[in-house]
Amino acid sequence: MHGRTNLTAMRLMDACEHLLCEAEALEDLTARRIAIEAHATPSAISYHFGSQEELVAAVAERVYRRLNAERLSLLRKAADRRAPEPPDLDEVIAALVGPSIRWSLDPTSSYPVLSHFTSMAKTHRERAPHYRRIIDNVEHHRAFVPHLKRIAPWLDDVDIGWRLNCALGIRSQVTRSRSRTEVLTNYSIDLDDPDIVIARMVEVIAPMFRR
Amino acid sequence: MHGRTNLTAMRLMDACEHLLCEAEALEDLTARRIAIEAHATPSAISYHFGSQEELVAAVAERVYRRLNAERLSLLRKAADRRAPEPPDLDEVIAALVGPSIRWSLDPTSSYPVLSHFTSMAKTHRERAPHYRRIIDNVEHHRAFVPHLKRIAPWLDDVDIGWRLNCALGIRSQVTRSRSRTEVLTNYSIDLDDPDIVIARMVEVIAPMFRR
DNA sequence: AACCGGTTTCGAACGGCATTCGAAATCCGT
DNA sequence: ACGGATTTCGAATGCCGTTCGAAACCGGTT
Repeated sequence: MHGRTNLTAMRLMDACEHLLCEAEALEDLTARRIAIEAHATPSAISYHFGSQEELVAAVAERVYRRLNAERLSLLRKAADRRAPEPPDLDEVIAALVGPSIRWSLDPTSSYPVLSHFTSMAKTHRERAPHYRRIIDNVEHHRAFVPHLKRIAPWLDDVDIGWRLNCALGIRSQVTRSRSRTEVLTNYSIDLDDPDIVIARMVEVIAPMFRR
Repeated sequence: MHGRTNLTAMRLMDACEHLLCEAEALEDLTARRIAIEAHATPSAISYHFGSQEELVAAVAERVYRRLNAERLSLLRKAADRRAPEPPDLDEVIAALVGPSIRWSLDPTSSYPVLSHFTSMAKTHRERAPHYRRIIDNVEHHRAFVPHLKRIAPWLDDVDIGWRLNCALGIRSQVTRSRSRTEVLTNYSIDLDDPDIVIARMVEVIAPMFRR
């Protein structure tokens, strides 16, 4: 009962993910549309997930897992390349922000799910625990701390965490407030080229970790 | 007809602003609740503003004007203090991010209006022009460019604009993703003290503008 | 005072939404 | 082939924002 390993539960998640990617606005996502695309009825959503919110949360968690895996894989690669020396700072920063940048520019990726999800968390009751649990999950970011500490040993854990958080803020601004970024930079940066964007981000984040 | 200088139109805006501040989630804001608080009926919203969206946009614009005025006043003060020398970098950064930080920590301020508004812009049709117009209005940020250019003359306009944008991203992260910030910094920074937070932000933003 | 066109307010609709719930249908171990 | 548990369905519920025609209100003119 209420299992999400069920076949139609899977189809509902896939349909929800697909609709979240296509939809330019969140109001385009309705229980009826999800149900139709999954060849089911709206009540199936309530039955398998409890509510539409929780279905979206389940989908977002799945996408987050994929993104985080990519991040951690890049971090490991950066660490291995220089071991036993500390990894290259630019490479670590690129591992942190690169996957998000690349996903946000790749029209076939599921990045819209994540941006829609975070704004959805503010639309609905914040007391809903399943939302905060996913958003506040920063364990994968914690993995960056020891490596950055080896690069900048004069910073303590709080300093590192603070700078990590700031780097994430910069990334969010670029991926989520694209038009603002365009205007402020006079449309002179090719924001469609992930490599250029990542290089620009390294340019401002790296100094935070230097003396 | 359809005037927003009307008395009940004013009361609707005040009620909407108040509800947006009290509401912990956006779904708590309904046309009927706004109407009741303003001693009017839901149809009055459509009549005076066209739709609930546009009412919220009008309220957000009003609040933005107040915040921007405070920012620009601080910038002018920083410039005047050192004139004709270039202003102090730390002071300029504090003028940029300080008002947002202080508002977000002041329970009597209308800051929630702004954070709710930006996530609302993503919930509704992005093609709605009155939303983008407000969010993408970065003229007041442009005022910072010439001052920062005097401080860091080796950076061109694009570099300055990019760094400005990054600074805004850091500010958003701190004001809007508080719980993430708390966890990443091990709860070791007093995020309720605006002076401490602003100093921490200056600490990471200032190096972007140094050689 | 009575009138009147323009402006504002109101209340009863309308369609759409997520969700609930009891009944039907399906599945699977016996 | 049966029977209990699981899953699907469809009608009903209560909210939502918005629309619309009628009522109320207003200030200036007879």
